[in-house]
Amino acid sequence: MEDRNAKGETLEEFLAKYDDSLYRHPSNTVDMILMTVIEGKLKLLLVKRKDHPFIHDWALPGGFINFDEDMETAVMRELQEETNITDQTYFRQLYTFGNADRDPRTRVITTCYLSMTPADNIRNTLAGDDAEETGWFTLEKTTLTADADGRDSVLTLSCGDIRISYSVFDRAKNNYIETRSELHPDSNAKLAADHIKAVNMAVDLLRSRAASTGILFNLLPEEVTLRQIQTAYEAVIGRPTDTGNFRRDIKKMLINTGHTAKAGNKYAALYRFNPMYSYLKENL
Amino acid sequence: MEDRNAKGETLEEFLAKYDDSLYRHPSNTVDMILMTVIEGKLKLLLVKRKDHPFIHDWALPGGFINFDEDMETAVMRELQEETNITDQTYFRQLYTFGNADRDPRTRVITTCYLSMTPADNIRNTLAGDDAEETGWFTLEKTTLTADADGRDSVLTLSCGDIRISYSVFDRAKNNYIETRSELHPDSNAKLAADHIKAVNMAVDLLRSRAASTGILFNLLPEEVTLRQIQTAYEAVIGRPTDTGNFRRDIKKMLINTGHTAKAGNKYAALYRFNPMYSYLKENL
DNA sequence: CTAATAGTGTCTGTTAGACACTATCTA
DNA sequence: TAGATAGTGTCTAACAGACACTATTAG
Repeated sequence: MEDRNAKGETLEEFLAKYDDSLYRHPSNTVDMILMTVIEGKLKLLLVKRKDHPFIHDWALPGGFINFDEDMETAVMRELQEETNITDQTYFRQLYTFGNADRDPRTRVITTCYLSMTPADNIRNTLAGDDAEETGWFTLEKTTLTADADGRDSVLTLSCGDIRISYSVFDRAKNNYIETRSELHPDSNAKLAADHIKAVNMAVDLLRSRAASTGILFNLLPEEVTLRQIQTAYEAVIGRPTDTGNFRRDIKKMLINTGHTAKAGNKYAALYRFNPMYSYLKENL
Repeated sequence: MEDRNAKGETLEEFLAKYDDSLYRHPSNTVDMILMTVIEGKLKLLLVKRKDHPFIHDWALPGGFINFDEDMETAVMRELQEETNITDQTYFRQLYTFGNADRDPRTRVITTCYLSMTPADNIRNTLAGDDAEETGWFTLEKTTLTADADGRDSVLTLSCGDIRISYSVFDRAKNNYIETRSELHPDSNAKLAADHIKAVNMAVDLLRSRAASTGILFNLLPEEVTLRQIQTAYEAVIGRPTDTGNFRRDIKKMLINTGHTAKAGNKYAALYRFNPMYSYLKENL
C-alpha cells in the first residue's frame, strides 16, 4: 500500500495513530424475535427481565455484542444464554433501533433479528442467566380500520394469564410509514423499551410474505397436512381464508410425501415444502 | 418506581452505578444511499475518500454517529457535510452491517439508509469536508442467469471514465439468501469496505417495489409524462417493458394535471402521482 | 414523406375470490 | 345417521403479457 493521506501517512501509520477512545461510544446490543406455531397459534418467545432497566417487563431475548464478535454470533449466543435454544430454521436481520434516548443506562443501539423454528425444536426452553422467566406468547394482530391513509390495529401478546396489548397506528407520511403504538389499558404487563415496534415489524414482514413465499414452512414441521398449513397461515394473517382456494394455490409449492396422518376420523395426506420455491421472491 | 433488583437497588441506584466504560465499545456509523434519475438513468451518489482507510476508493456518504445524536439526524448531517444535499423525498433504513473485521480502524457497525430525490433538488452537489470528490454514478444491474437456486448478476457503477463493476451472486441457503460479490476485472476503481452489498440491496429493494408501489415517483419531478415514468421504471428494473401494458397499469396511480410538455414533435400529457396510493403495499 | 414521439385497443392465458359440492370414518 | 374432518370442481371478474395499431408535428 503506497497511498498516503493529506498528512503523508501510509495506512499503517494512520492506523497506528488511530484512537477510538477520544469519543464516547454507544453500546451495541442485539435482540431476537423467535417465532413458532404451537397448536395452530403463532407464538413469540419473550423473557421476563430480572434487573434494571425495564425490570419485570417482558422483553425480546438479547444483549450486548462483544467487541470483536459478529452480530449474528452475538444474537445466537444471547438466545442460547437466555433460553437454551440453539436451532432456528429462518434467520434474518429485521431492523436497527437507535434513538438517542431509548435506554436509560447509556446510548444503546439495538439490531433486531427475526428467526423461526418448528415447535418440535423447542421442547426444553429454560430461563437462562438474565431472565427471570421465559414464555411463549400467542401473537395476534387485528386490523381495525384500513384506508389509503393508514391502518389502526391491535397487537396482543398473551401467555396464560398474562396479557400485553398495544394499539398500533401506521400512518403514511411523506413517502414512508410512521408507526406509533401505545399500551392498551386492558393489559396486565408490558414490553420493555421499544420492543413492540420490532414485534409489529416482524408480524408485518411475515404477513407480507406468507402467501407468496415458503416462509410459513419455517414455522411448521417437515411433513404437514394442508389443514396445518392453512391454520398456520390464518394465524399469521389474522383472518380465515377460503379452503378450496388455499389448497389450490399452496399445492404449487408442495410435494406429496405419500404419507398420511390421522385427522379427526379421516386420514390426511402429508406434504413437504418443495425447496425449488425457497428462493422465490424471498429477496426483499 | 419501587421495584428493586436482586441487589436491592432501585432504578436510580442501579443507574448511578452503571458504568459503560468497563467494556470497549464498537464505533457506530451511518451511510446513505442517495438515488435519483437523471436523463432517464438511475443514479447513485458516491464520494471519493481522501483519507485512510479505503483512501481513494468510492464510498457511500456517511460517518460517525455522535454519542447523543439520533441515527436519522446523523445520516442527514453527514450527507449535508459531505455533499451539501439536504432534501430527500424518500428515506428509510436499509440494513446494518456489523461484521467484526469490516473496518481496519476499530470495530465499526454501520447502519445504511436509502433515500431518493428528484434530480431538480440536487443542482449544486459539492464535495464537502471528508470527500475528495463526489459523483453521480449511473447504476445498472443486469441479471445473467436466474433459477430456483439463485441469481448471477453484474452491478455496474459508472461516471465519466470511472467504471466500477461487481459480479453479484445470490444463492438460496437454508431459508435465506446469501449474497457474495467480487470486483469485476474491467473496473478501474472500487467501492470502499462492503458498500457494494448495500448498493445491491438497495437496487433489489427498489426493483421489488417499482411496479406495485409509488416508490418510483420519489425519483421523478412532481409532474411527469408517461414516457418519463416508463424510462425511469426501465432504468430501475434493468430491462424494457411493453409500453401499452405499462401505461394501462401505471395510470391507475396517476392524476392527469391537464398540463402538457413538448416531447419530440408532439405534446405529452403531464401526470402526477395520486397520493391515495402512497400507503399501498409500501409496508415491508 | 419520414422520423420521432404520444397514445390506444384487443386477444388470450393466468390468477384470485366466492361458493357449492363430495368423501371417509367414528360413534 | 350425525358430526367432524379431508378434499374437489366450477363460475367469474380481474390482471398481465404480447402485439398491432393510430395520432401529431417538425423538418
